[in-house]
Amino acid sequence: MSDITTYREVQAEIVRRITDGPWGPGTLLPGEVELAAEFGCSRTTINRALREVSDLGLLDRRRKAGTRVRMAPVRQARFEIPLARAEIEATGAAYAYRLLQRAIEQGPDWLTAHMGPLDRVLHILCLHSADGVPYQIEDRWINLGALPQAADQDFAATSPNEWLVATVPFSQVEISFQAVSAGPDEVTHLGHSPAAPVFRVERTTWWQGAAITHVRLSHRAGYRMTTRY
Amino acid sequence: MSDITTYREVQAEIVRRITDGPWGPGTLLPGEVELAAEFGCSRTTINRALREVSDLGLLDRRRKAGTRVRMAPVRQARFEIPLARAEIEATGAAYAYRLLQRAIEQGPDWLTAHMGPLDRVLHILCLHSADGVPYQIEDRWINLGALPQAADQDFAATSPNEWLVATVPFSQVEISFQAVSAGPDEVTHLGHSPAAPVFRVERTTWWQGAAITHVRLSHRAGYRMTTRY
DNA sequence: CAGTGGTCTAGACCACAAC
DNA sequence: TTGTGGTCTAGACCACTGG
Repeated sequence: MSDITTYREVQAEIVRRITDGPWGPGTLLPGEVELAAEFGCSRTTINRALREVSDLGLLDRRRKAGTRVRMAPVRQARFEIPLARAEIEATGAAYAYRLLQRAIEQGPDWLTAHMGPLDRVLHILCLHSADGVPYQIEDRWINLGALPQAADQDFAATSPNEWLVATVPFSQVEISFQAVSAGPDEVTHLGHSPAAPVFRVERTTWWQGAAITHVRLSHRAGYRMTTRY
Repeated sequence: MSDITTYREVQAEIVRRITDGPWGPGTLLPGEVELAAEFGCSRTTINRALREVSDLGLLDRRRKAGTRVRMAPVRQARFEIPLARAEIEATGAAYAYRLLQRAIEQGPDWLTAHMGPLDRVLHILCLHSADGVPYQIEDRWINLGALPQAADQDFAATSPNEWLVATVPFSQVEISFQAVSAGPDEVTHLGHSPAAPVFRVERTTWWQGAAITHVRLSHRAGYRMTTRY
């Protein structure tokens, strides 16, 4: 009974015991009731502390089996994916948007492979700039079967990214990052030299089982995506 | 009073009202007490539901000010950063590790700029392979001032990454992703052609205010880091 | 089948910040 | 100053799952 009563204090003590204390990898922790007695607080408090430490990736909790210290902690990082406008304006630079291309197409094969069967697709190519310097290319496909009202937007002044954020909810998202060589679009519009490394983010969004949109964001040279925690 | 009693049901209803219902961006939500009365559940349940929706990035909660729908939802993604071994073995391939270089050095300037003042630094270069094919280069610096016992490890059989995961806790981490051109190490050890795009992860770890280690992970060609949520 | 975590409740006090 | 979310409590029932 040590009168550690807030869930944050409990949390800190749990983490301490795991990281440099007696609870090495694989240890089975005492049950919640027992810990509540030890710390002199309610089971609810212990539960919240353990739940959050579990969310951090340090613990594995299962009914009946109990709470166990993970053999290898799951290392995870959380990134905020900002709108280009917000990212640019946050640096104090002037944001500009330009539509490069807009067409209604059949989805190419690689896209249907990714999004599922598609009929008509709105294909948009546009550019985000910071103080006049090209910053990011947005290459986007919108499934008109799932989102017909997109066809009425001309996207001359507003980027599809912003319009979609304001218009469409999302139930599932897949994001991937990779390094690729600059292609014709990056050379022409971002000013990359051919075959320069490009940081590319791809995101596909589903709503109620239907694929809504897929986007490729190609970043300016030297771009870094960073997070701390 | 609608007898939505579990926090998950409340959560789903809240999200529904935000995404395609009456609670557009900027809306001030009713207080927790009022919502509890409406849903016919306890305030605790409402609180948990709102807290989690807030963690999703859809709500902004402040004491006295109340709960408000964010104007632009914060889009965030969570990535698991796996050990190379786990990542490779998960594909069914045979994992192999090879130490390429091990030396005690003065920290280069860019490193001290990043980690703070350094005295002696253990510098390790090693390679992770899948079925004999180079998969990832680990280029690591360990601050011997903060972690002297690292000097006793030869890292001939175990990668510094795995040793550190098992040995060192961390209090703060910075991770960044970027695309770079292949350098001599990537050409020699990963088999990249010169100037090929390389996906690079950099991670710096602190413990109790002291920088412990910094690592650059360079991935094989075509590598993607993906997450769904 | 029994033990563990998962969750809900009703009530209470507190801390912060907007007014 | 005062309203709002933040948190704790004691107790209860439930759901999952390991033995």
